Amino acid sequence: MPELPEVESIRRQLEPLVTGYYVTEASSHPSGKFTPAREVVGLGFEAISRRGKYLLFHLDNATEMVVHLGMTGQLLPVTNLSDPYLRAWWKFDSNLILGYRDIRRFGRIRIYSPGLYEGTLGSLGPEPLSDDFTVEQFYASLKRSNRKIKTQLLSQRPVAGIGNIYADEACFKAGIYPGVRQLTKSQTGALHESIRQVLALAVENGGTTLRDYVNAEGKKGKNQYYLACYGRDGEPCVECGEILRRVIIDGRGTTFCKSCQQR
DNA sequence: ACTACGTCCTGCGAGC
DNA sequence: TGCTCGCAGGACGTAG
Repeated sequence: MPELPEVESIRRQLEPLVTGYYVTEASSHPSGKFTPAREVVGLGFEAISRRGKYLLFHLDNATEMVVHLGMTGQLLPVTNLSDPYLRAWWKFDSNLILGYRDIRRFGRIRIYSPGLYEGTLGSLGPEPLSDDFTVEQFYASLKRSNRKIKTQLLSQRPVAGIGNIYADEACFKAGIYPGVRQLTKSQTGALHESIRQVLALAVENGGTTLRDYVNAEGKKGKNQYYLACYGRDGEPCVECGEILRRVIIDGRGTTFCKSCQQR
């Protein structure tokens, strides 16, 4: 599932391929989730930025095409336009065809006017790897809610870009049980630090590939070899040797060490 | 306003 | 071997 490190890896590879070029032709799956992809024909791509798990393609008419990859979304150059999972594609004047593949169709493509980030993009928490993400505001944000800490992380409100993999990794590294509802200041500091470390490492490793994720070159990430917790249920904890357990927290699979992550 | 839960999707793996 | 069934989960809609 593409989270911040995966989306950032794609952004870095895609930017030199499409910036400075304009779209000569585009197509999409009939679902309203993807039809906005067709609206950018004739427009130039000026830059690609990222906000949380969203990719923002800056267009030369001052709007932005915002792409969320959902669970199984992929953005990469394609040649086979009859690929059954190709949900949208854009042909550029360079002749490159950028494809959006998405097996489960959980992703979305929208056109936004900058400054008018209605809804989700506007209420997104700070970027975890920027200076905007401070322990003080993180503590204040978490304190405002009584939901389980993992559920809060997945909500994108206290901080942006975290999904199921890195939520489990960060909680493990901070020694915090993901089902706890309130954190002390010291626990918040530890979680703040672990979020940054876990995400920075994953970006460095080009993202985590457990199933569908590939970067814009169609290649897998390497961070799956560095996961300490997620997907390791039944295996021994790297810290204490305890067998990691998997439970369901608010409907999401959650792996943790019952010895290192106290309630 | 907050919280909890159902929904969308489809490939895959477990179980019979 | 071949089938059915439930699981995986990000964001959003709805209900309480």
